[in-house]
Amino acid sequence: MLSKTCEYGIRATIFIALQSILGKRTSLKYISKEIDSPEAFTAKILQKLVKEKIIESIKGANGGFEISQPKLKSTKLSEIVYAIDGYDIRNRCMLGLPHCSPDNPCSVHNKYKPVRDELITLFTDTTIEEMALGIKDKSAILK
Amino acid sequence: MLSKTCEYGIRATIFIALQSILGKRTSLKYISKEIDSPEAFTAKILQKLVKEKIIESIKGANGGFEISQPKLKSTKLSEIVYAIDGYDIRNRCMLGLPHCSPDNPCSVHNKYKPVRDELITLFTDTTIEEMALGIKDKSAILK
DNA sequence: CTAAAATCGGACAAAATAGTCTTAATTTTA
DNA sequence: TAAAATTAAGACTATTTTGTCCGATTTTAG
Repeated sequence: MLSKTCEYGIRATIFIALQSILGKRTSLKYISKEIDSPEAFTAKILQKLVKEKIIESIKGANGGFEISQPKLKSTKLSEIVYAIDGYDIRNRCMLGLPHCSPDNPCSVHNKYKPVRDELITLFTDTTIEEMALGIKDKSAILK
Repeated sequence: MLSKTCEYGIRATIFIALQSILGKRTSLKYISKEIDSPEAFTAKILQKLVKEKIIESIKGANGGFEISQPKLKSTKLSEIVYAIDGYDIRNRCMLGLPHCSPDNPCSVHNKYKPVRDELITLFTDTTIEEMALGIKDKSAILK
């Protein structure tokens, strides 16, 4: 479904969001410990999320990663997914057919499309803040 | 979502089913041409499906692959998916958390689980015959 | 000013997935 | 019975994904 890169990216973003809600800036080392991900690999993913302006980085001692309050509320899960895994998931055929579409459906298109659409709705409806608050109030886990 | 191996496997099975409905046995060469897949790789996948008793193979000249009439109706898409990609998809967490469950949910579990359950229902409800008939009546494509 | 604490960027390495090739085994047909 | 047509099996290769390493850069604190 999602690449591991994307999974780590979402988990890292949720954790940075949580810390930002708590008024803290957090470091790569702490992030990868708290989301149980390889540190060097996570660094690469965070670089990408910084370039895509989903998170912010501050260099130097006392540096780290954070997310501004407005962005916590406005950024959707979909933005992380698309930034890392691309937009392909929105149209991808379950059987891998390159030209599958409503006009030219594969054998499962009509059953699969509604499920896929719900998934896209999930992505575009879910905010980073919402996911982080689940961690904050301990109703959800992150590793 | 599904591995390429699995996509090829499903497409090959649909094509073999179509030919079986038409009363024909079909060869690897023809299958891979008709579903637009690499021949040698497809051979490997078909071997697996034979071992799993989803399709039947007949060796020698005039040999090939076929599916019996009863199996066309009784075999579900889920059996192909599980044979090739395994059962993991049924419980897999969207964020890749190994212990994510209803009791221990990740930040998106409650939104994702219903979608995942629909997908599983799609798999277990869809028969091979049903998929092949879409090709037969030209309401669906296979490559 | 300098040392320490961080991120950044590019090259490299390992593992998983996708795909090929060659030879053997089996069956049909001329 | 020999040749041709076909699948089976295993070793090999290629590509993609996942992950590491190291040196450069930036910033803070002492």
